[in-house]
Amino acid sequence: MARPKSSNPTDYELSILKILWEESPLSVSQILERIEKKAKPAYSSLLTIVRLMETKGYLNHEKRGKAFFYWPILKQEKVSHQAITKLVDSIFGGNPYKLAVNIIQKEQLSEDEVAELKRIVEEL
Amino acid sequence: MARPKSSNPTDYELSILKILWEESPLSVSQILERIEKKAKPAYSSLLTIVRLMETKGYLNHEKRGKAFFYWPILKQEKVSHQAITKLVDSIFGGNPYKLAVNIIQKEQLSEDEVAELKRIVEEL
DNA sequence: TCCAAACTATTAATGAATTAGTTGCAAAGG
DNA sequence: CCTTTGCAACTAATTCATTAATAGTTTGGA
Repeated sequence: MARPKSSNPTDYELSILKILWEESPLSVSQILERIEKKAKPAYSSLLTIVRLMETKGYLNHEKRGKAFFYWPILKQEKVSHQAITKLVDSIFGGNPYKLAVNIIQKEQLSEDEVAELKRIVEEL
Repeated sequence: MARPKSSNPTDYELSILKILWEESPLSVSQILERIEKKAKPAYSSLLTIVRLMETKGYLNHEKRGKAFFYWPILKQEKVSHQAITKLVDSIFGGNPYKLAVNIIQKEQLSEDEVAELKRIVEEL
């Protein structure tokens, strides 16, 4: 009767995962430091999110000194694959090829990138 | 103090847009007919969504006979570009090239698609 | 004209996501 | 010891997305 629980991390959760993929384990204070000034939430807000993420199985923690230190369980590769699948299913009729073509044709790629792409495609 | 309004269509809204991109204008009943049996909501639920989508500027309507007929204002190209940008920004460090490579390497593409891709890349 | 079918409008409820104030506890330092 | 301080836990409020029942209105046919 309400919005369904999303099986993937939300945008906010993703931004926190990104920080932890780069560097972990981190305490809540340390994560807060790494959030850009503009978007910095209250400490307690971040804590709520982080604890929720742990109940969802995205994170794990362990006590070090007086603080809890968190690290990601969810792998970046899995999240990116799911995100691509979702995008492809919802807009590109389930065909990843169409998305690839769209990016190559519509997004601005540098000459170096095009050259590299050429090499990668050749190897398939 | 709460979640920010999303500037893009939600998943549900996107599924309705997809139907209208294929064929429009359609009445609410007609949209309902085109939603797969499993996910079919109550008429009034769909109506609520559709009316909300109009207030968000995604749709427009006009009266024909006794029903309102809706069509999409939001273009598919715009939505797909925004979706790609969002995915790239959140996971691929803002670089579309990385997403393209990821798709080509990690998603299963057929031989025909690879051949076609080769041709497209050559032309850049 | 009047009725029934087909629609639209109104209203409400639920749960997820997000935000943050406040409280309580435990360790560190004097 | 006692106080300060840093952090976790608890609590609560707000907004969006989604769902749907019900009431009201329009239209087209008998």
